[in-house]
Amino acid sequence: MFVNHHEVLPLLGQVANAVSGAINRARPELAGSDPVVRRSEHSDFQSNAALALAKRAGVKPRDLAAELAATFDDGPIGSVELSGPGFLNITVPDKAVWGQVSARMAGPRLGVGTPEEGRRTVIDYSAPNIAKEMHVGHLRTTIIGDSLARVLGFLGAEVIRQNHLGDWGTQFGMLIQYLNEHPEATWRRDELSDDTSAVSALDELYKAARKEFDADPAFADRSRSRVVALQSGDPATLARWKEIVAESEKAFRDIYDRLGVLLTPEDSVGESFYNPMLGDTITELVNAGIAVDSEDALVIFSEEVTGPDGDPVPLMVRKRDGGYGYDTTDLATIRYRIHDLKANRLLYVTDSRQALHFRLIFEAARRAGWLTDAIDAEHVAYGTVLGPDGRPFKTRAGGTVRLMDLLDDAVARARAVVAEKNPDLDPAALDQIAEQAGIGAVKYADLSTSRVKDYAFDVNRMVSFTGNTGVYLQYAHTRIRSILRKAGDPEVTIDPTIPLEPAERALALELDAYSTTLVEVSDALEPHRLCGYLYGLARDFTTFYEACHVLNADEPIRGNRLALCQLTARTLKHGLGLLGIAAPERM
RNA sequence: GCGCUCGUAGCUCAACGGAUAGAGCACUUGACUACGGAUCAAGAGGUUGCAGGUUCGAGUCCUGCCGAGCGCGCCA
Repeated sequence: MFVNHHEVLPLLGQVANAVSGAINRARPELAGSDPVVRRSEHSDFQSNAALALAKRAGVKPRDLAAELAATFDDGPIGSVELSGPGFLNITVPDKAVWGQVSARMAGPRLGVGTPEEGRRTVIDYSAPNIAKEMHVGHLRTTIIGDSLARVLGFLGAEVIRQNHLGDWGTQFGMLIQYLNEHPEATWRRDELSDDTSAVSALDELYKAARKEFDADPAFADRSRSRVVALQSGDPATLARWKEIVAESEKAFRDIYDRLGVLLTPEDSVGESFYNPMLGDTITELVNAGIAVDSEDALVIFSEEVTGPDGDPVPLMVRKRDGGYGYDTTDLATIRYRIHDLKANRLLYVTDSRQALHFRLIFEAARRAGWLTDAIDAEHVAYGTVLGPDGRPFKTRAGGTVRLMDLLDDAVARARAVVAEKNPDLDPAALDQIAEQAGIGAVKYADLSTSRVKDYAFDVNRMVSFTGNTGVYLQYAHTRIRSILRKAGDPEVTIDPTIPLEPAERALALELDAYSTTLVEVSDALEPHRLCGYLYGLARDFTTFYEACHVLNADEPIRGNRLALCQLTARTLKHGLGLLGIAAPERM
């Protein structure tokens, strides 16, 4: 049954309830079966329930369909037609369609409810490394994770964002030692020019340190001692490390601000945060007999997965040298998120190559009794960003693509495209729009393909005004806004007695499906479904726009059409917002 | 060796197990003095990698092949 948490129940849900009611009355023994209601090309909706249930009912599908059709009570259903082997083609009355439109217009939430209410969801995403430049590899996790945080949050989930910074490790010993020995090095943001970031400077210094480490055994020794000092909490070393973390976070924030993601400093919970918990975590795993000694290290052997030699694949809980790696941290992390954060859903938005790692972590957490059936843990995996050659995206020189450079490039292309389209824009407005369009283009391109697949980064296609692009949707929004402005942005009221033109009906039904789409996104954790929906909505609007003139129409038709314009504009803007993309008034 | 993911129009991508597999780009032919040319209408383009199976029904689920990418102890 479609009950629950919908502020405005979509027609699809109302029809589903009606079909369920018919099933209950006609065949009580089949009560509770899926009514199998879908949008349809042949009518407003179709139910395939008769096909699915005929065998259990012991009758021919067509006969069962006829039986159901005769059993509908008064509801949202206007007419029912039997078609093909047993499809029910269901049409809803115009009045009901208008009713949905005005109900959705009435509230700020577009009639979308909060089905995720009561669910506490931890989303782990972005996770750049301290003292390292953010690069193309951080693009997808940051964008996808942020969109999911927005969608789930809007649907009522209590979202806890976790930016699992790479802020710990032996490399910091080397870097700190080098900085101590080279006080003349500039790397703090205040000391740098605007086009250089702290992480960029630190990245260079780290390379220099690495070089010295390899060349000078004395420096290597001092670096190792510095690691020990850091890990044992030596105040001066710790202070320097904290400074590096803080400066790096400034650089990350510059990127986050530009990308328009929700992450804040409070969301930063890096690897170092779990250091004090590693001991207890390990003790618990050892006492439970899950973590065992192997070749002087402490490991957890998988009971499900084997490696190249046919032996079980291990998680490395404690290295032979007594150190801890990311396996240990991730075990402490999942334990913390379950026990302390009390999450009932855990999402890890990382590269699909880490699939095995998370499988092992989840398995271990289950064996340890932390991860129960009441908790949903999911690796939200995504594919690689490819260059034009079909290989992982690199600079022409073969280096890593800095995220800032990639964004600069996209904004520059967007600026050219927008300037050509609208030469009258003043420079300040052009700057702002180019930024919104360029960033939006990158984000939309990333979000609009199914996330498990690799995709090719093609700036020219991203910033195109045609096709399934962010720019197209932003433009669609501005065009509708233009109509509404011209009408004086009136308060509109709908006259539900006016019959719907086919293009109006198609548009209105699509608008009504917004909440259904969002629920799909939150279930499948696939933002590209929202992209596909918005694109379809924009196309439905185009068809409507061609077929039904708005401003020249007579009242009350004009008012009804303005209402469709208004709800379309709001839905587009809202949907883009959930993708983290701006919807400017003009372009 | 084992495992995971992917394979759909020339290209980039869609399609909760549902009717004739859809869009965009590119291509062909037409149309338009309206709300910002966001063009619009028609056409062409497919054995959904191959072969079996489950099902009333399979691009979708299962099995086996083929091809591509990735992963499998002390890096995250």
